[in-house]
Amino acid sequence: MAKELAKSYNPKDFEDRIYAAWNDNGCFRAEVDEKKTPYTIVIPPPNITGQLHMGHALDETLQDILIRWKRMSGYSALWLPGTDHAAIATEAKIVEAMRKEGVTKEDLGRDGFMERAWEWKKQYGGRICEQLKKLGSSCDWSRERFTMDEGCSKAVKEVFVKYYEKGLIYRGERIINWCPKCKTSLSDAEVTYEDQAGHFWHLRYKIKDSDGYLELATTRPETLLGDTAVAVNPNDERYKDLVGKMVILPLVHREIPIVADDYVEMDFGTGVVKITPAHDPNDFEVGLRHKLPIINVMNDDATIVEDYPKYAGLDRYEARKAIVADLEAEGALVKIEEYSHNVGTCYRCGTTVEPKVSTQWFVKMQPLAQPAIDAVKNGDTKFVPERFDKIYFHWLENIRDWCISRQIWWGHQIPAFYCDECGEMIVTKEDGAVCPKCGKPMRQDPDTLDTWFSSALWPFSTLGWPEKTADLDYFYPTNTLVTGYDIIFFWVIRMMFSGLENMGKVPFDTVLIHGLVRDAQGRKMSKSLGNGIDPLEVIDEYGADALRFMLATGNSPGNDMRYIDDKVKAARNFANKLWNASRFIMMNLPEDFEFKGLPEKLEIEDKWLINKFNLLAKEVGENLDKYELGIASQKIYDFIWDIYCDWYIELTKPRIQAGGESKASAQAVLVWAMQGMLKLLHPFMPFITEEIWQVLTNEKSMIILETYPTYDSNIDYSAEEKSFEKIISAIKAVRNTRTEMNVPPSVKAKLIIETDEPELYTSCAAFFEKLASASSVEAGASVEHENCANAVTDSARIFIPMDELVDKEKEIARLEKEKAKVQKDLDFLSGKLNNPGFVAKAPAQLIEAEKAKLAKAEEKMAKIEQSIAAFKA
RNA sequence: GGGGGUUUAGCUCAGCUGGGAGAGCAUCUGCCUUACAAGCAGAGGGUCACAGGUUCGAGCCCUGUAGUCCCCACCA
Repeated sequence: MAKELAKSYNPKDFEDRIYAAWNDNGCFRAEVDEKKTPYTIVIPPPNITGQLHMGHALDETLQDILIRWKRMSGYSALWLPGTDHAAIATEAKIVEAMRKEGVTKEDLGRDGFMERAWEWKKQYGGRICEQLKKLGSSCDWSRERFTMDEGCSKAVKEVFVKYYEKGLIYRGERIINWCPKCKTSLSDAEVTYEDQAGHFWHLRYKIKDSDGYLELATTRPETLLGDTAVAVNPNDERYKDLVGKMVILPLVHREIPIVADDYVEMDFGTGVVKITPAHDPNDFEVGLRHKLPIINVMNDDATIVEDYPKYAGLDRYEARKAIVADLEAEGALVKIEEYSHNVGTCYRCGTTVEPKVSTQWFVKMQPLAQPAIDAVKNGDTKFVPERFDKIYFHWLENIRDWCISRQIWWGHQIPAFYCDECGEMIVTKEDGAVCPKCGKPMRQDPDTLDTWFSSALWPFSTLGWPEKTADLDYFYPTNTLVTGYDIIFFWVIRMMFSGLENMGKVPFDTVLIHGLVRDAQGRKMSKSLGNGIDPLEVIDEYGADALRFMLATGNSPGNDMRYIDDKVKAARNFANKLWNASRFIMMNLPEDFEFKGLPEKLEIEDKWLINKFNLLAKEVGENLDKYELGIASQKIYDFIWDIYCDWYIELTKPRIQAGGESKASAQAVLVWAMQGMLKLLHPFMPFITEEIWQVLTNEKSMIILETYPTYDSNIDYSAEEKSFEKIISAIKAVRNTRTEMNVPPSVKAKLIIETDEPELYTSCAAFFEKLASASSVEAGASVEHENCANAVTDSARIFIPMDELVDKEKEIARLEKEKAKVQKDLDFLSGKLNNPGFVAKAPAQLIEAEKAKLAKAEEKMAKIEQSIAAFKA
């Protein structure tokens, strides 16, 4: 029993059913198939915060469009699926789950915890996969991998050990960014700087063995406890004699040296800087150069250490207040200025980071960065749009070593082992290492790896690396990475150098960068503002197709876009239009209709449509090749709505009413074009196109498995297309004239057409009757016309007998207006063609086109003048 | 302090390697024409931020200016 299309478009009625059908029939499967070209997209599903947001929806939509298009074009197309890449975000969920179950990390122990956490993670990951399915994601979920799974853990260890053995990973004491709330180190990329209002405290330190003071300014007076020097510029005449002397640190009354260092800028502040190597990255560097001691004054939670009993346990900001008060009491505070400065904050929790000296693991970036730079310079990998390569180069050229150890307890544990007996340290892939020196069991480093360390391996770890798998061989290097510009540093760059280092090849050839989805006011969608829009709610209201179409249309790569409800509504209306057009062609089809290709005998309007469709397929293919998804979708939209619905369907109505052979051929062309349009549109609007396809083809096939239309060089009806355009402009001209005369469509009128091609016009009489309210059509090389309104095109004068409705003066005025317009054209075109520079230098093709335009304008002008003269006579 | 984006119709934005400015929404007019009022047919509306330059020709390329947004950067 064949299905029928519901009377009204309601995506909820079929989206779930269709998704299930695709899934059950294995339509998403990508296999190693030597007969096909692989096409691989790298983009993991979003993190596991449990909530799909608009940014994910955009990622997913663009990538799914590409996948579906390639798959329909005969590629073996794979989306590397999986879940992870934001372990930290997961952490919150895990903590929540632990609380619910009343377990603590200590109850479970690390291993037990990891096992449990993994379960939770899969659970939350699974939830987001369900959400993605609502969007029509054609991911082969059966291949889904978690970066925490065995295979990926193996890859992580493999890489870590390899890097360590090559000297690319080292462990050392450095100053790193520390989040006192997350209690973990952060990489440079994880720190966001923001301008904060603060103060500038001017302090004076007494110079030893002198009555003098040295005045300096600081934004962080509490770090004074850890000062181990005061620095001035070596060229600063004011302080030249003081270098080498000592000053007395207020409050703690420690003697610290005055050192000279280029880092200090003479004209900023007083030209004197207090040096706190333990709590400022620059001061740390200065400290290294001058071999200054490092005095840590803060605990992991940014409270003051016990060494300073008066402030011990106070939070850094509390301590600041207390210390400022004490400085004032001691007379060391000179003045306080308002000051706004850049403060580093944790990109996850927003807490101000605290620079901290500690032992961490680092990846040496210099040797890894160069091949990654070269790969983009060579064009092995290219950014779309291109401008993002500048950002990429800049980052890589100024890269610093990557701090990869994290003190959170969730993630891949660092495969380094310590012997508590003899102090030996080894790095190994094996679990449960035994000390090679003293044979005692070793303790694994409790730190975990930066989540981006494992994510960086995604393009090959998900394909089975380090094993030599058929998948890896076939699908790597992958083709396209789709992602937002906000994670170029986090992820793209790290995949690049990791791929080059471990696989010897770039991980992907193209990086398609998109912008952010902002709210209607152009603000970033964020939880704190509460302006986020839930894609699932949008899908619920308008359907997944509408959301996808909106996300793909009307925005260009790399640029931000706004989420505007009206835009989704417009996309939904488009879907509705397509739905109704399908209903129209199907309601007229005979029960036993079977599409057997285009009919032998084609009418001129059929050829017009077929030619236009052929060109559309060509252009869409070209646009998709260039990742111009928005332009491609716009062209399909225009064709379906304007060409197919507003013109072609209307043109077929007389034939359908007439019945017989003409009806049958019209229906065949209608179905042919509809099938083509559905296929072209399918990547953008997968659900509705599949639903209509199923009904149209009596469920004989699935559109997802059809072949994407391309340009057919055997079709060339450009002559017929051109001819028929004349009819269209004539219809438009008549409509225009009638509207200007306020003639309602119900009032029919005869059309008398003066033209060189009377047969063309008379053969199209039915169209004038249907679309231009004509009662009858008469055409000839010269015709009788009395009391007629005039409609003029470049190939015809059309007279509409209106008797008393025709006002001679008004007709003349209207024609004069038209004449002025054409005159402008004539001036422009002849001006151009009379310009010797243009004729000499412009391409011949263009000159011919301009000449043709001029000829048409001249034709039209002559006809208008004739009409005006007739009225004036 | 560097770098980049952006500035086009009332609003939100397209505009492919330079060849007479486009869409959606909004506005105005007329239509329930048997697929669709989530629609149909018409209409109005733009010195393409500003100033120079290159070119036969510039929204598009070059230089500068201004507004706006973002990224990067160790000025205490």
